[in-house]
Amino acid sequence: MQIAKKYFTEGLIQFTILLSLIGVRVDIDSYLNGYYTPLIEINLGPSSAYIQTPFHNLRDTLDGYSVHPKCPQLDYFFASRRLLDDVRALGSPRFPTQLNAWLVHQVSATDKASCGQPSTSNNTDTDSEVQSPETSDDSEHLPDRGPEVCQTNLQLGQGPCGAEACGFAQEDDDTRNEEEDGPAPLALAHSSTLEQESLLEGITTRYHAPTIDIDQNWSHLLSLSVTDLDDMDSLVSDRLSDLDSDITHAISHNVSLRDAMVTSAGVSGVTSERAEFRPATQQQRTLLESTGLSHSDASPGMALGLAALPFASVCNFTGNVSSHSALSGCLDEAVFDQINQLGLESLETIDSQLMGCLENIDPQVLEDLDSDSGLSLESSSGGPVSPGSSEMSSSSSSYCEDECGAAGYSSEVESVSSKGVTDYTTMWSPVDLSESVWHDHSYSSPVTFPHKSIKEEPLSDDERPKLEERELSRDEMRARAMCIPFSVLQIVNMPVEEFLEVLDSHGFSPEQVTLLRDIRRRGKNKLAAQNCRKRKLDAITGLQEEVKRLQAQRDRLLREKQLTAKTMGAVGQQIEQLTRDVLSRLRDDLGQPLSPDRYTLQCGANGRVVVQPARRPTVSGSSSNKTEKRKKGKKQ
DNA sequence: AACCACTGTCATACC
DNA sequence: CCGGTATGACAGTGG
Repeated sequence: MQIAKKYFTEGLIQFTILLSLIGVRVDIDSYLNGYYTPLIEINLGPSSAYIQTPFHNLRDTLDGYSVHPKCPQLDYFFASRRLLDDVRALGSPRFPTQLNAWLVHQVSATDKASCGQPSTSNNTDTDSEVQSPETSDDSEHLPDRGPEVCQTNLQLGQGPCGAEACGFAQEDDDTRNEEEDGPAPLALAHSSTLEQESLLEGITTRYHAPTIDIDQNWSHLLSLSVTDLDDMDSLVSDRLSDLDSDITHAISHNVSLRDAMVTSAGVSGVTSERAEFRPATQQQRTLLESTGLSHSDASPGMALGLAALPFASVCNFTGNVSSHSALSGCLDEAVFDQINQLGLESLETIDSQLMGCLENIDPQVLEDLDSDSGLSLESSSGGPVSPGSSEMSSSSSSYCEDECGAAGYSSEVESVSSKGVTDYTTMWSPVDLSESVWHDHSYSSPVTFPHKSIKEEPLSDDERPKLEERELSRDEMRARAMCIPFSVLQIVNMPVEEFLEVLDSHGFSPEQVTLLRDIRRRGKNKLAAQNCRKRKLDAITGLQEEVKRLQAQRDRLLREKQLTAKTMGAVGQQIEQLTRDVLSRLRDDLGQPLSPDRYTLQCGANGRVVVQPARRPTVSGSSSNKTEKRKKGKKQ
């Protein structure tokens, strides 16, 4: 996913360059800043080395600004800024890069033919993304999915998308309003020339009625782009002329920079990566061959590759589900959160056809979309704890423990424990466990029953318990095997009096009693260990902070010392100068000015200044006498 | 494969 | 003495 995002941004920049060719200035920087500035602020927090905020918790904050410092999007952000700087440093766009961006639209346009409804569908980006894997081999789903996808893409090209795409600075509220109001007039903030305006007018025109201006502008663009490519010009020109109508369609709805990014994602992903598994359409292959954009030749920034494919798919899905246009849903600030939510809430309402499309996507790819962490989707309620954050660490870990069955701190645990004896089946309901977060590595390992080692009996796939059962803790499985009608939670958290009463009243066998006591002891000790580690981390953190504080204090004191020494030196020189000035104005008995070498000024306690003979000549004289005496003594 | 972080568990000391 | 807590040490697991 990180790779997809990185390439996504690179594609964005490339398309910006492309737009710059035709005079359209796209302030991509503001877009990135608007999206990522909160990241910087968040990143000012504690050391990320100690942060492991559950990523899936943050995905629900669709405002898009709750991204953790450790989130890989930070790297993505810096990469974006780096690329932008590089682009700016270039001064003028590089044509190979522009060609890459152009090819994105070309391929997407060609896919429209495979959609089967050339007159009603304007964009086939999703087609290329979803269908191309099976366009040649699996034509069975194609008729079903094609119209649907095309309809989805129909939403892609309409008003809200374009409006939002052209006004990146607009806030989400504005975007929503536009979406509610339907297609809104485009307000391109950064266009300046008449050519741009005319072009944009053509862009805003629906795909049903592409204007000639668009063709002219794009032809101009093509002439600019292709002329500098000595080895591609003729081939590309031919292909582009053949696909002129498709290009027009692509232009009509791909004016949005965000849309273009999605388009590039899907298309390149299909053509460069998916082609390995499923033959691409003939048109795609032809285009790739003609432009030299083969899988091996594609630049990293262009070839979003396989990782980008599901991203675009997600965009299309979200766009189909919600009232939002797919395009705005793809590329506004919330899109990145939606990416992280692939397969979650929105997928529940996806129609069967799109679900079919989703199922045909490589599961591994979909897994990459889930999260950058290794946690499963169910782990959204909890995750790796943050040692630096005491509250989070305690809460998350305790929650895990609650669900894992060991023990917990929360009130929920207490309420459960207070229930006392409950129904056996309800206590061992796998539902609770399936919803839990499993960070217990040892518990998730193959179950060990009493007196049997884990490694002694490796379970085969058939013998392996169900997922829920397999995720039971070892103590839970032991208790289950011993037919103990209490959960580990209850055993650990019930008061000791109640625990003793249970031991007495239920007629447990000695083995059961031993197991109950062990479960209780282990559960208690597990909590104690967690607390201990938490305290240890807190202590370490506190000590580190104290070290920093003391270092800062030491530096401050050193600076003060240096400043004081400097001030003292200046004051001493000033006093010496004043003394010489005063002595020069005074006269001795002979009417001669007082020599600073023989006299000095002393300030008394009462504030009176008294002239005193300097000790220095005397001391120096005595010392010199002493040295002379020593010399004499040595000579003698 | 080595390393690291996290976690559960055990042993032990202490309250 | 018992139950619980605190903590070092060890091992397992996964990134």
